[in-house]
Amino acid sequence: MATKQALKGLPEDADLRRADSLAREIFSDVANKWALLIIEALGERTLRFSELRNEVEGVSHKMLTQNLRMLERNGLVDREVHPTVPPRVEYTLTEPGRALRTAVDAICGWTHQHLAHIESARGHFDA
Amino acid sequence: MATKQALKGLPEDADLRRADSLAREIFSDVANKWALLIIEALGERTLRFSELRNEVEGVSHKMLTQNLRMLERNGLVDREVHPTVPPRVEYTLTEPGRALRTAVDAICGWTHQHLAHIESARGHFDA
DNA sequence: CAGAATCCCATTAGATACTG
DNA sequence: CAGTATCTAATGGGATTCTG
Repeated sequence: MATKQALKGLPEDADLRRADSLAREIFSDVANKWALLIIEALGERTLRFSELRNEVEGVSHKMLTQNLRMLERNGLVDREVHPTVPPRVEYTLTEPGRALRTAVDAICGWTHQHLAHIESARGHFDA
Repeated sequence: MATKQALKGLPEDADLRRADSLAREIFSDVANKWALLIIEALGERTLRFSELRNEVEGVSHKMLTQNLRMLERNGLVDREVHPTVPPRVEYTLTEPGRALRTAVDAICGWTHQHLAHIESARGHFDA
């Protein structure tokens, strides 16, 4: 421990930087359109892959799988496979996922609240 | 008004669909990494272009300009140009911008709160 | 039905150079 | 300093095909 200090600063500094870069990585994962829309669509419900595909308008098969894998990897959604035929796979938000969802809800709410303001701002800007 | 109803449904339906697609458009604009990081960086402060570039780690000159224009267009940031030489341009969140910022803060807070959980989820998933 | 893999085109974003 | 324009490399994302 003490050996590093002279050359590289306190160990805690390194830990903080590591935590920051991790936080940033997670933020980048999560702060994208499809991920947030999927989280919003799931809400408190459990949905199958095909149901999610219907709920999240405009998402492609590929983007849905990719983002679901990423969310699963980060522990935001739980993926339950029922080994039936045909297969049935269900997705549910985990506790951290639901916690994040409240923030996403806030963004959605914000969007609808400011529709008028934004529309007029656009009109003004585009002129 | 009444003429459309038979063929296209109630006018309110059309209005609702329009509002929804607008909301979706705004959401897509805003729900991206750089836009959210810029909003978070601005916070309550007023920052110059070059200061923002330093605050938002890793953002390129181009991405910063593009996103600032987009945020300005949507009325989330105010852009003030001081016609001096060299030029000085300052960016500030508008009221709607600040409102959205609280939601972004929530996401940032969430990220840091769940660092450990996510890191372990990743470890588990990657195995 | 869920999803992995491939192909391929469109968009994105970085680097660089130029302007007021 | 702030911003635009251009070029290019990389990535994203859709369509399609194939498997359990």
